[in-house]
Amino acid sequence: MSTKVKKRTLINDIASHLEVSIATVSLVLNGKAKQSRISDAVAERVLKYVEEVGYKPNHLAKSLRTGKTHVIGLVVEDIANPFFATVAALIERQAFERGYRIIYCSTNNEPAKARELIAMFQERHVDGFIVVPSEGIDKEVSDILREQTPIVLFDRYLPDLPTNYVVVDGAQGTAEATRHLLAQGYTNIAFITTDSVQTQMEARLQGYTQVLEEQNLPRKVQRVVVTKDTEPIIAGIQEFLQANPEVDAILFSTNYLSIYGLEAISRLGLRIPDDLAIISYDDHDLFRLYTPAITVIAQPVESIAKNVIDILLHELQEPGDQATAAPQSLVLAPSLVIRKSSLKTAVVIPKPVAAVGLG
Amino acid sequence: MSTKVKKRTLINDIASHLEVSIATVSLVLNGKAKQSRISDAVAERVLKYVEEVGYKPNHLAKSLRTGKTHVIGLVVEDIANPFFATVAALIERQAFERGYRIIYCSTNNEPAKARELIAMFQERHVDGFIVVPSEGIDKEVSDILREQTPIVLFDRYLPDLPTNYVVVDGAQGTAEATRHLLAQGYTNIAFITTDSVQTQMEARLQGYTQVLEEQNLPRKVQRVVVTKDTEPIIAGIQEFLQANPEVDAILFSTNYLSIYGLEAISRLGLRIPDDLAIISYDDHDLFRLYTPAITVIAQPVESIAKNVIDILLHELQEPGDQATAAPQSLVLAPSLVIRKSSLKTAVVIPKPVAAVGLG
DNA sequence: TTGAAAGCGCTAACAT
DNA sequence: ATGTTAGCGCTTTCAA
Repeated sequence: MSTKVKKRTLINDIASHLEVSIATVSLVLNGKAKQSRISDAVAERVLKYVEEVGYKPNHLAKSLRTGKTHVIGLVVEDIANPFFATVAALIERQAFERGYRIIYCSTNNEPAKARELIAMFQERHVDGFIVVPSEGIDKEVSDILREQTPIVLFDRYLPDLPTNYVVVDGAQGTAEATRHLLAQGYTNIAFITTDSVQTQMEARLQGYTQVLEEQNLPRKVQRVVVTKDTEPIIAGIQEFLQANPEVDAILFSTNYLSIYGLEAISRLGLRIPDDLAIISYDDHDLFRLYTPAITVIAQPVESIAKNVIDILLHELQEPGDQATAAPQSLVLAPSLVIRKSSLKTAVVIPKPVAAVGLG
Repeated sequence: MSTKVKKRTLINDIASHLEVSIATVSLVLNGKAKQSRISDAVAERVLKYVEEVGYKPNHLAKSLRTGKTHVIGLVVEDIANPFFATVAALIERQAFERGYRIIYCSTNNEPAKARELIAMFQERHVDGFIVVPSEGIDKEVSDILREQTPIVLFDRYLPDLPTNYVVVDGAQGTAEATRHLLAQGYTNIAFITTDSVQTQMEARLQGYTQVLEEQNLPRKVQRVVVTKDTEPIIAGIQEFLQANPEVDAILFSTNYLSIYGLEAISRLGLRIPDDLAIISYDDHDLFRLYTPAITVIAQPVESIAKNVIDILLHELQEPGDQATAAPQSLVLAPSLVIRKSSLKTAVVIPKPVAAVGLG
């Protein structure tokens, strides 16, 4: 009666067509032919026929049986943020090559969302986690740890939990940026950051603070409350600038704050770097192309991705008990990419030969 | 001997603790208590205990049994492209609210990658597909259609296949942009596009061509080969500009081309809009914040996302045979957001009161 | 009203 | 060397 359209081939079909048992087929397909001493002839016949009919095992059944899904859950703060998008893409590619799939989701730094996503990933039985932890999810992470599911954090870590993590030395980055500004002759350097007190933000703040303390120079830290509505953020930065006219340079602690900052600066009609020098944490298309181009503290995205996935896959493939092994923690170095927004004397770049006369 | 740490609660545990059958528990949990005439008292006891122990059914087992995963596969061109990232995020949110999860992947417009991803999603038994089709995947899409798995395309469609799709009227967008440039007094308008001949690109080209034809004005279309290496793209645009000094305005067919274009223009030291007016397809942080701000043809991202997910969920929940129903196709209107990059006479925007004297 | 039991498609221990 | 079979955890029909 019903018009059955799908008729996937099953392992059963293969076995009966070939007149062997399904165990033989399964063994061959899982590369265990040799160790089960299945004859090469049979193995080859199986492989050939499987290829011929395009048989694909049902992953659901396989996973249900083995308890392994070969899926990794990736929880980032915001996949639309180019930093996270880049790292995610790199991680995905490497995982794919090694037979793992990634499913990713953004928390928007909301602990509730983060908890929900972790729960969802657990329900989906991911084999491992890669997490950019938002505040207040210590409990969920420690649950994962207790269940001995492999996990690697990146960008920041949870100081109270013995997890693997890969982070960047934010303090070193901001310290270097601050020294660069001082060397350029800026003396009133402000630091604009978020209201987060997570490790990566505190480190970035600390690098700035320490250098200025050493020089006995004034610090000026502005913490901006990050809301969904961007207008108050921009307005807040504008107000800060107006209230502190002596400030001659600003270090932004993260890429999106810099973007809001550029908007605020543009609205106030201030010129970069003449009125105000700018350095941002994180690189971005916008910063490269902005006029003037923005100096940034760039994070080593390839290295972050590579190390994260290496650590995770190692645990995934390691039969040993993870709980007993010491967690791995890695601190990578950022690099300062100097562009025009932080140079006191504008550098004159020679025009290309024969500038075209358009218009 | 072994230290078993995980001990998930199973439906069995619930049933035996409550001294009811597992069928009863299952029925209650799936909201079929009423229709199976299970007593309210029992139903309530089940729900209460389930809540208490935090029982979560094993999705793998459930899916294996029901054949439904409640997962939708989303295949986009490039998740790092703000246009796709935004639409994906909106789709994800709406799907989530309705009990579906999204797994997404980027094809980078490589047919092989697209095929691989579709295969992977099929292996994972997604309930439905949302796809931004790259060229050459007609076969895969028609396979999906034949298996009667619901699918919705967006951004572009495959003219030969009767699928649901949601696209934007690119021709209308570029026509309006072209007219705007003409109204501003630009007469030598070039169109820079990719080497793609897919529907969305051809439509954008056509809007431009038609308006200029009507006015008997010269067309100048430059097709840029998009490669992974960005340098040749930028250089190509530079060469085009140098070879065509009479061009006084450019329409870019997509956001990333505009970004390369801005780089080329900046290298040549040309001024926008005095030497060259610029309009981009797609909005972007960069375009809003660039000096001067870039006029864009903006796509209605919210509407795209909403319609895509509505059509898909409708099919997912509709018991009827999809193959017989006519596919839905939707063409939405873009909007021209006029900024300074396309205005012949620079508009003077009054500075905010009391511009601060910094530095 | 509720319970027993038959699978969903696969793997792997145990037979042969 | 290969076949038999007992589950993985759940849903759902059918019987009681």
